[in-house]
Amino acid sequence: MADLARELGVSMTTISRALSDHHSIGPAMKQKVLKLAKKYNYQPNRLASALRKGKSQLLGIIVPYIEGRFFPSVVHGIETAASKAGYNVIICQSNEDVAQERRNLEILLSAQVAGILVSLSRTTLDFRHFDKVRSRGLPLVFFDRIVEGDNVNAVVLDDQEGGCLSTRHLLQQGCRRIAHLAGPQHLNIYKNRRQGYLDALREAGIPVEEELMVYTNMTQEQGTEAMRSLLALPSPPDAIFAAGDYCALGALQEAQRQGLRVPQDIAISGFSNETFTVITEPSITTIDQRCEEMGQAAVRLLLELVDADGNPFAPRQVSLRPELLVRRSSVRQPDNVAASVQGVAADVLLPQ
Amino acid sequence: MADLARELGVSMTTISRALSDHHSIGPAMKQKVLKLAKKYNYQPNRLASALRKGKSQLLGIIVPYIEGRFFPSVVHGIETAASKAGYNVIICQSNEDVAQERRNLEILLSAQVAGILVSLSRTTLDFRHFDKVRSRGLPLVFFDRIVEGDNVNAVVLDDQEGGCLSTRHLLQQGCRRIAHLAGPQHLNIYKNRRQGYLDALREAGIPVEEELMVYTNMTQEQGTEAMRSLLALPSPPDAIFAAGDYCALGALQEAQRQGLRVPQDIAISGFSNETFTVITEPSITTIDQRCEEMGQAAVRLLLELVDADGNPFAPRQVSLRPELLVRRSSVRQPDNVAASVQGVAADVLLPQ
DNA sequence: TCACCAGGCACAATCGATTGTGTAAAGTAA
DNA sequence: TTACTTTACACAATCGATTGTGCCTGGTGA
Repeated sequence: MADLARELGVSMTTISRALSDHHSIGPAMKQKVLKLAKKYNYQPNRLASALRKGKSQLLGIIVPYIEGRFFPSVVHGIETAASKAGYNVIICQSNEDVAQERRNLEILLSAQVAGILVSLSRTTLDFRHFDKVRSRGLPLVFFDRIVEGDNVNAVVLDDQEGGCLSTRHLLQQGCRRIAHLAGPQHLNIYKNRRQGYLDALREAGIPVEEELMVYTNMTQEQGTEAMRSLLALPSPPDAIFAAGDYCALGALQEAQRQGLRVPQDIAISGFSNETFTVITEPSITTIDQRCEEMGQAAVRLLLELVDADGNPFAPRQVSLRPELLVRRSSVRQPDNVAASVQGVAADVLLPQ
Repeated sequence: MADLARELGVSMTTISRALSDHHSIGPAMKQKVLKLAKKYNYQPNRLASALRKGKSQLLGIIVPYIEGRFFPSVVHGIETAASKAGYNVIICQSNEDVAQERRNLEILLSAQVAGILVSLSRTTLDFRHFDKVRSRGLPLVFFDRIVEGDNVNAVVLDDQEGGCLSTRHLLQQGCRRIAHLAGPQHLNIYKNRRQGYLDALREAGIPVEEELMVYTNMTQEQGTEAMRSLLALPSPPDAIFAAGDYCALGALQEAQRQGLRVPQDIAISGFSNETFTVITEPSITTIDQRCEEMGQAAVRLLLELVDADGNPFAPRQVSLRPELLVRRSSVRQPDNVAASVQGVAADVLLPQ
């Protein structure tokens, strides 16, 4: 900047203001500065700028890890949205460890990020380390694994709706004895998926049968076992709604091992849209978690907070509508498919 | 810092030096400063520090995208290694677009990162934008998709070795007519995998038969087609080495459709260790690309450059040894498996 | 003609940490 | 005792950009 100022015979003030389009600089001067800046390929030092302004163009992300299908996709969405808005992201992994999560938080604070996006580690039970962020007035948005309550900003998938969509779809396919492979009920996502299942059954006037709900840890093996026990029932189910794709896969394989045709003899649907669900035979109907949209929504919310700048509005919880992906493992009545796939576009903005 | 200085009645110089363990500060004073810093939970402003020192604790990453299996795993490895060394990473996606790659590079430069890790976009044919990085004396390391030549720092997988390992394994299983589903030969990775295949055959004294090499674009569909044409040969192969897992999957499915038993009638191996290779029936033998190790190796190399600080050594190319993962799709002689899985541990450091 | 206003620009302080140089006090050797 | 090191700390400049305040000039209205 000093070079530009010298060459044009003006002060650095003028250069700075010309580049940031300040009103007190004449249009002629602005042009000259811009042209010279281009000629010298001037790159502002973001550090200096951020130091002075007290705010960088960086967003911090803390995720448990960057692997599997979910988190990378969310991060992809975040980076894309952030970059579009002129921000860059600095990424941290907590490795499911609170202590690491705390350390990451400190690091992001000392890096003077403009805002922080967090998906909690599994071992995070105490949330006080986030108070430090709030007290600094730094925007904070949780996604997927969030702090419960309505005094935080958060973006989640509507798992209950997902469970409901899935179950409704199976009902529309003519299934009446729909089993549910449930996950650990202390985890919200699985509790909500099960609730959606129950909602859909009630809606259809079908009584819930306890023997059709099997609790698993969502692994492929447990899916296999669960299927085995279900098929051994006096009156086995004609459909399975699994709260996870791996579990659904195990169930599918076991059904086929026992000589059942899927979906004719038993329909199957999963949850999460894992990559492999499109390559199995038959492909598995599942629920897409809209990972990228989640990332984008989180950034959008965060940047609103950033722009509000010290005058934060009431915390918001955004709930994304899941998308039902109908594949061959569940289609028994092709004509009814269209009806199942309605209304998957708009996001819901819950009140408060 | 000013607060600490005031409270202790010393200058900020002393505080700064005490915290960075400078020799000109007495041990007594250091203790006092450290204690007070802890008490007030002092967090240094990394921006200010970086501005003054001209170097931040940030590493920049540019990848084509953060999805699929490969890049997220590498990023995972990078973040882990960087964080262990006290660095944080700021991540950018080029979306396979040179222009975006160039923009990302500028951003990282203006963010004053300590070094940059790059995996090239597919559309990058001109590498001049990287000269700017070099001319600033900023450490630069390529990984996976690299600039060819021995005047750059790079970390790659030894694809040729991978092809060789795979083919050798099939030979050890007693296969003699091994077909190869090759990828686009203008891409180095596929060219090298094919070369490894040829090497292993030559090594075993088995003549190469052109009709056993099928060129595909590595999709599942083309794997299926390729298998169909191979099985229609007068003398069909007894094994398939596919240069990619999706392609191998297509081949596997077609073989099974035609009533062949895998691996008894035909053995199959793939490449990349995609997630689905463990859940197919049978599971698919493949080559692991050591994504995390690649990230770690890249960081290690980059940090060496950073520490060398202006006295860069001769550029280095690190070549990672691929790992053969023997699964059921290829095991015909269980006794021979052990022999196939040897020597997968050490990385190779090529000269120069 | 005089006062007032707005436009256009420069001065200098500032963000928070780092570092070369300067300078006392204390310790050592001759 | 004198001279010379060490040790321990302070001063002040510095990194590069931003910004409140102030000054000057040309223009407008009375």
